[in-house]
Amino acid sequence: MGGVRTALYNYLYAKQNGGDFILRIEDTDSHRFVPGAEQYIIESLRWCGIIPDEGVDADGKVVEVASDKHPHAPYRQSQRKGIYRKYAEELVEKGFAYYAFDSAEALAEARAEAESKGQTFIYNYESRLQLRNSLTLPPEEVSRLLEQTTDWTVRFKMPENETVEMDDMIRGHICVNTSTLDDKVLWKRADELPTYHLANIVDDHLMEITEVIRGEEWLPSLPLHYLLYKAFGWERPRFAHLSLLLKPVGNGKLSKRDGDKLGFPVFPLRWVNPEGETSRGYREDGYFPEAFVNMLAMLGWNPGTEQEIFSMEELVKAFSMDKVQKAGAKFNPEKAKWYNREYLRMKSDEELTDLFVPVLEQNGITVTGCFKCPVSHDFAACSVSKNYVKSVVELIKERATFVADFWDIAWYLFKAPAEFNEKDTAKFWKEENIAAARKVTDFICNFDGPWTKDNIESGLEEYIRSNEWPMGKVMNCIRIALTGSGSGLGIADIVFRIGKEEFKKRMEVL
RNA sequence: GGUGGGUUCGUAUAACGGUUAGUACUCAGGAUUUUCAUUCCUGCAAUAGGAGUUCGAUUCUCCUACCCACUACCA
Repeated sequence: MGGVRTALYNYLYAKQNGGDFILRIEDTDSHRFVPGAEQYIIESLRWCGIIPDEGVDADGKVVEVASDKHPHAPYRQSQRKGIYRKYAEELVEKGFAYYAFDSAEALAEARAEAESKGQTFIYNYESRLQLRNSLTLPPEEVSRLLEQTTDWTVRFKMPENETVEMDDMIRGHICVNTSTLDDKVLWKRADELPTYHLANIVDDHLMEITEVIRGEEWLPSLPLHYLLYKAFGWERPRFAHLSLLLKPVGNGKLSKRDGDKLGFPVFPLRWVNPEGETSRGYREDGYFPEAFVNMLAMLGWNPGTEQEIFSMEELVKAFSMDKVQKAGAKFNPEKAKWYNREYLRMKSDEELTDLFVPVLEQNGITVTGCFKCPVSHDFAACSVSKNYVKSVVELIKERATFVADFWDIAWYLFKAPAEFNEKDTAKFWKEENIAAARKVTDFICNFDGPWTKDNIESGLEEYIRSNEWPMGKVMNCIRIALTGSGSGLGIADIVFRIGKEEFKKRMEVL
């Protein structure tokens, strides 16, 4: 969710300013490769309607949606492997970086030692002169190690006691003293891959990125990125650091576990990790992508007006970086549902009908015909016409949050109840009510006016009142016979749809 | 521990330094209804604490508290 929101804000900003939204895959950590993850990201963005102008397609090809060309390909950093080394070396030559030969074990040891003394080991201006690197080793030793060993790295030489003045589009002016920062690894000889910091700066420069909108977790490395742009002598993009999405209860950022625990998805699409663990997705839970995107947009941003429902086009127009909230936003699953309800109501009955048909079929109901065919049903054969489904959808769409709710709300408009709620029958199936209900059955079966819901409703009411029967009790007595339960849709709505014959049949239980 | 960021009803948020601090979700109550739901109405509920600047501070400054992130040859 957090990743989608970040992508969304990038997309909105780019589109609003006539820019291109570029999808670059930052896969420089060979140890953390997750099969399927890249494709998952692309599919998720596509489902949300966040379509890159340039980037990697699901099958690994370059996408050319809006751009005629793809001047920045390839878009996967693992495929750009060859280009980073010379930039790392350029920094060494200019004196902004150096070669470090410390083994992972030696560094781990140094860390453990510092920790045992209650301190923190930090590779910086103080410690670097006690470590094995091109600043401390004789030049011939350095060239020998460079050629004959493969576990060295290039580290940035973080200056001592300098103030880096930075600007963030959301947070304004920020300054940091470089003495508190460390000598970050920029490039690793072992796999000949850069780390995030180098790859990001080099690629953003090469790809002509003008705005970097990313998560707050990157704010602490912003000074390093500023310094890198300066070292290369490149114009830097503008930066915006988005606050994190927080879990609904308690403190801390939203994590996969929260969704499992509290019963809502944290992934846009269902995700099955390589260990076979499944995380539910908004798509599979029945959310509309427009609702999901709208909800996400409003988490940490507001339009400055009271409008809450926005299409993607409206978001592109209304979005503005200075309305983005600085503080982290706690995610509220209830509001997500509210958004889906709103979008469900905005959908046409035809569209909802088409979405409902598969659900009906899963429940053993056959749907026949088209929207031009007449309304019909054959309950014995578990078959109904499409327009019958539509008339049900019209009736119940206001009561549902998801299309899947339709079945729970109105299943008895497709088949007769097989069980009757015990509590409700005990309460309403009393002799006097049943006697009245039987009379009502006769009344309906002999009903000869035009068969409309309104006629049935008023006829029914008039008939019951004129006999001075208790309206609620008689109605519920009938409702249980029709639906199996004492609560649900209006009797006239049900009777109108299922028809005289089915009505009579269901009333036989009384 | 260090560095950086943050703090308005339970949640998301609004408020040129001047408002009875608004709205939405949730929740509670009521109206409508043949039940349930919908709809409508009403209500509950907040400027973290303390100094300072100012005629006046949610808004500006400082301190404290709390929360978050970072502190990897991860992104």
